[in-house]
Amino acid sequence: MKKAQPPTADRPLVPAVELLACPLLVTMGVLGKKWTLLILRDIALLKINRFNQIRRSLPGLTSRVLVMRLHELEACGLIEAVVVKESPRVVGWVLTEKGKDTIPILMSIIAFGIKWYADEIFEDHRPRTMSELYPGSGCP
Amino acid sequence: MKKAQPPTADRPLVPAVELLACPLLVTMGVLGKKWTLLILRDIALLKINRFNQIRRSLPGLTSRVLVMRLHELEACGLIEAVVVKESPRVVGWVLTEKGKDTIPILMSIIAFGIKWYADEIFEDHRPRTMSELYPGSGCP
DNA sequence: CCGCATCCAAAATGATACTG
DNA sequence: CAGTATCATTTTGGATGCGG
Repeated sequence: MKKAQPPTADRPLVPAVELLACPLLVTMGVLGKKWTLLILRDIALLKINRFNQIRRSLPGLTSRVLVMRLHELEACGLIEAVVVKESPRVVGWVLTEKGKDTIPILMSIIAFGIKWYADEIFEDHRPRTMSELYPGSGCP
Repeated sequence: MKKAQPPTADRPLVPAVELLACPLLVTMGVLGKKWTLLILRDIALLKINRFNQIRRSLPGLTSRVLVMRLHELEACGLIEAVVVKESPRVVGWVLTEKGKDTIPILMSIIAFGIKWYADEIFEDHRPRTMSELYPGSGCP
């Protein structure tokens, strides 16, 4: 019987099932482009879901790239457009079920950031944990 | 007294402490470039830690970009070079403590991939959970 | 104002060859 | 084996404009 391995042991993490492709490689093909995860942050966590609101929330992101990313995310089934008003057309972007499953990814990145980049993030420069930063939000 | 919010409620996730910068934005500045997370996958999970091994494991990644990424990761304190042999110089790349803290990020991305891209990843096209794929590895 | 297209410049990445 | 050097290609940034 095999012993369980601690995650950082000095040997590779071997899957129990053969992989045709690397899950990380495949997923990064979808989420790995510049701005993608930050746009998802807006929609998923900040509830900023309109075109120009997203653009304003992310200095440096241009209309051109934002249109591309939104349509890529839509094509991948992570977000969908909800028509708020016709003529002039105004749409709000919301997460699909698949899109909601990216939230743990966003959270794990935030958890890393507040631990290691506290200096840039918090006025008191003190690292924090997710449950400190978001108490009562269901974090572990 | 405030009620705890489910993570996907229709309102923004508000931090308990004011943020000078967005943790996601800051972290993506380090991890957000093309190939970075895949290189970390090699070092952190597959224990592929030598220059040409990494390059061979990631078709499309060139020497040029790999050198840049390794030195960026080193400069950010995520990895460090262990000299295996001098002249010709051979180094192995290993995670620092900070680098080890990116493993949950890698894992959350893998978890997303094996759920939503099972078609490309598994021969039987069946989505899986982390504990199915890596039983006895300490996954929830 | 809103979502988005167009044009051009700049930056990032890819291909190939080469070096100690 | 671990990188450099050079050049081609792709991706992104910045400005502007346009129909609704």
